[in-house]
Amino acid sequence: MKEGPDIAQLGALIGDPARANMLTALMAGGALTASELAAEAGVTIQTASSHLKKLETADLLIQRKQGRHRYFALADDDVGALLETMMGLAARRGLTRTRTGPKDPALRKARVCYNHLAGELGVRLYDGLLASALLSETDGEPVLTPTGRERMIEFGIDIDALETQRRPLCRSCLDWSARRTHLAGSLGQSLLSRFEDLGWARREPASRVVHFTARGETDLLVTFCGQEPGSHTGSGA
Amino acid sequence: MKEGPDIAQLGALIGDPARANMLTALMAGGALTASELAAEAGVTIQTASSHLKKLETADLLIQRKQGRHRYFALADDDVGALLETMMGLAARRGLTRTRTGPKDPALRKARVCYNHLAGELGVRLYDGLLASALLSETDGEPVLTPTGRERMIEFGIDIDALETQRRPLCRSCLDWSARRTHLAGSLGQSLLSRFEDLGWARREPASRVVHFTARGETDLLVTFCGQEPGSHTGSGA
DNA sequence: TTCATGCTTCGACTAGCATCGAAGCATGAA
DNA sequence: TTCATGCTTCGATGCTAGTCGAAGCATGAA
Repeated sequence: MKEGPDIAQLGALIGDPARANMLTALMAGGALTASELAAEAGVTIQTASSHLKKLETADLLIQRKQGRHRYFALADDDVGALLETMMGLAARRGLTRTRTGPKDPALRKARVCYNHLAGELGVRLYDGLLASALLSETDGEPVLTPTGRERMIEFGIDIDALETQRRPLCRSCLDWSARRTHLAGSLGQSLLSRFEDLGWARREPASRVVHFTARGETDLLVTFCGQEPGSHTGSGA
Repeated sequence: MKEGPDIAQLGALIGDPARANMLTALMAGGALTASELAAEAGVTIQTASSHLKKLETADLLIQRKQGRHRYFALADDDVGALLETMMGLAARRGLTRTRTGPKDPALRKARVCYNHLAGELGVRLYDGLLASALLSETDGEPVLTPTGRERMIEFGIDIDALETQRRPLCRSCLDWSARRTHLAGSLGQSLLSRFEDLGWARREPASRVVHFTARGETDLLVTFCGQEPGSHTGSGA
């Protein structure tokens, strides 16, 4: 017997690691280009194109052409709901043993997601902002608190300028680890730029890796995550 | 990148046609043996054993040993819920094009499911019993009506004896087509036996095919499905 | 036009996995 | 014990599908 009932097709579509990575990357709700999804999935752009075609044919994704980019997004909430159901069930079982995300340690530590900081440091930053009440979550969406607003301005972020944009200031973005979030939105983007301007971090060309200097990492943790200065990195702040 | 997030494993498990067939067969809620599941999936028993091991390792199925049989069932309601979600989504998309179930026409027409009649004739019988109000559905479970009870006794079924058993008299069983049901339970079993005793049908050895004679098929449809005698089969009843 | 970018299509390669035959193991019956 | 049944494990085969290189196509910029 070769052909099976419809759930087999659906399962097979989600069952490929590359496609599953793309789908989880899109669970944040935003639309991503084919290139970005390829990077998220860790495959070349040709391979990604093939996968995206299949997902679109099955009506799991929709495509929106914009200039020379093609943005992909989940077709509707049903797809997102199914993915959440599957993630919940998989998490409740022992199925979380295989390492998720990039195998490259540098990629796991800090990388660019779209235009903002992701990876372990991205998650720690987000958690730190929450813990120090610079950010609060209402209805699962991150909101900058008045204190947070002041601190961001002190840090050199032009919040007023960002708020005039149509883009949301804060947005949460589901990380590779798939159960942790990091900060996206225009604030997320500006923070990463600011880290680079301050010399804390440097983006590796033609890659998604973000290299933090030892000093930069310490400063980041001290500034936003309430860590005491003079920790293991040695070069005290 | 070879390993993906957990939903990929889950999807891949459900994504194989043989495994998907087994899971849908178990959605009726009952427990089936490895051999029965192999027949449902249309694979040999060795292949089925391999699949069952994987499903059990992933905690999608549980195994209960009983004598020299091993009964398999869905691990819990979460698994069933996920399968239903997937079936719903798959049905809403165009994903229902591939033929479900056995490719063998004889198997599609009439076969043994566990111990009762399945296939097209099984579904027609169930629909006919409902249409002639011999059976009614309350909360999705079939119940024999008083009229139905009389007719079954007339037909030669010892309803009183069946009712003393612990087994339920009527149960619905999800068919291959996965969106139609047929009659299981002790009544379903007794009806199949009675069909054989009357010479209407004959079970093919070492197979799940049930051969109905032309006369037997007509009699079945006339008796329970309200069909007029003297239809296309020629040998009028 | 010419060039650059973003994506798709084609073709070939390869890895993984489903599949089944044969043998092995366990349970129950005689 | 011996035999039969139900299922698992091992080994080998074959096929599907994911993958990437290279070329083709479309859009936008200069």
